[in-house]
Amino acid sequence: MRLSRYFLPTLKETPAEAQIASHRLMLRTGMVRQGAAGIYSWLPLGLRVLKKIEAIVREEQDKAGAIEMLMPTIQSSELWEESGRYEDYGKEMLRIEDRHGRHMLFGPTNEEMITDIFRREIKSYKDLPINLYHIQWKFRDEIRPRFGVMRGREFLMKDAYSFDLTPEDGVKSYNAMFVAYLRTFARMGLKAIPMRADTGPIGGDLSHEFIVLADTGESEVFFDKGFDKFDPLAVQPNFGDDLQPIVDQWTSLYAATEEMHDDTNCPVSDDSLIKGRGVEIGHIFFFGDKYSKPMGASVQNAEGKPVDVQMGSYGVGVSRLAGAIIEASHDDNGIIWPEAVAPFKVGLMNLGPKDENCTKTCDTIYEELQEKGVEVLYDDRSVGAGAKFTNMDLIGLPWQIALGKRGLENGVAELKNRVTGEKQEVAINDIASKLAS
RNA sequence: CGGGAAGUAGCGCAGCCUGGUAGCGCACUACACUGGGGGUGUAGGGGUCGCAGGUUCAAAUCCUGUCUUCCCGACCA
Repeated sequence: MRLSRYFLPTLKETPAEAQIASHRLMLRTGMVRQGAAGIYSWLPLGLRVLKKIEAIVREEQDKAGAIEMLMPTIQSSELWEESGRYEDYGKEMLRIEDRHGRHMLFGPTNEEMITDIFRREIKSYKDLPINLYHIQWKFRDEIRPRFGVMRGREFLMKDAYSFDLTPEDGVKSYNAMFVAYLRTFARMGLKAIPMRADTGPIGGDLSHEFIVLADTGESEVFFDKGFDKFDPLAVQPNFGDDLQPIVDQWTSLYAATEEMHDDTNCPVSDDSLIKGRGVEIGHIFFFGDKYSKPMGASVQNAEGKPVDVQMGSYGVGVSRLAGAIIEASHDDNGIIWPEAVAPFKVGLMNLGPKDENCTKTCDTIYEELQEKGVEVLYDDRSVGAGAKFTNMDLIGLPWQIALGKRGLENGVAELKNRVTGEKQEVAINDIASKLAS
């Protein structure tokens, strides 16, 4: 993408309403613009990141055996009256009336709808287990939206729903999501720690929140420093196997949010306890027949008897992750994107836009990178070199190529790593293939 | 919902107390210079001062109401 033809409205100054790093940087880099409190437009750069995050979530869900579908944003109130949550959900649910006076709502979650789909279509235990998910926009009319996309009212969420015949099988489905989540967040460069959680309005008795550490996190968290040694990506798990050992390993160490933590009763000694602030990026629940029973979602077992199915639900805050990743990875100059979610892998800067030779060489590098399938943002604008450097650091692409007359004379371009700040000279002819790997 | 703050050009702000020509920096447009860390100059364009009432000869400025946004708390992917 040529920057001169792109839509990337960056800001030199921080808008007054942005208080935390990720919000400031998302506005300054032109990733998002606010429409109303807690409601954002995703501009091209932000959308690219959102899609990258979404793709990783999707890949890991698919690997874990979940099946993607898509449910609507607008729902009828009928199902919610059936589950009893139409009243319970309170003002957080955005209620809408259509032209016929029918009560509709913008879905804050989809347990009711998926349960309805399930009960209509699935009648036999032979069709179990099944785990269905979608990635769809949700709306929760938060009392106080804040921190940009971290606590928006409209947000993109992946929510999966598992259905099993027995509680034991249900726990297996839960474990599969547990492991998939560990991998999902690790692939985005995040250190996420599963913590025992309150089940809140969703209900049930088995639940974990996945918390990523960030100074600006909303809640205080406490955990064993032993988590440092765990690496979710070390081994590729086989989702057909029993995953309980992996879950046991991750839940063997102490980890609690402030609501669950008790200083006087903490099993971990002070010197191995880490205190920090965290952002919740995923939450998984196993809640048995809480919805299947009132909504009549049952299958026939081998004896032909109806059995209420055992359900779990599993959420990832996709749009929130964009903010969380920035919180976890930035410096004074801007964002530092982990390569897996970077909007582009490489930023190419032409430092001599008036020089025909320099421009021609940059154009060639640009074309080579594209041919090799490397996502590149090419700053071909005729602005000063300083503006390009500063802008590129702000956007935070993992690799920067700078080529000006100076390098051109020696046949080299400068390659900078945004994470380490390390710069090296690379022969112009080699640079595209060096970045292609 | 309780407590606090703010709405003036795309962004950051001054002006308001003490009513009388709407301003500054950045951004934007044109031209020239410059070209390895948001460079320099010249000339420009852009604002019903959140909205609605009221007071007044006259309101960004005073009064009343209202909407919106942000921050702190109780709730949440």
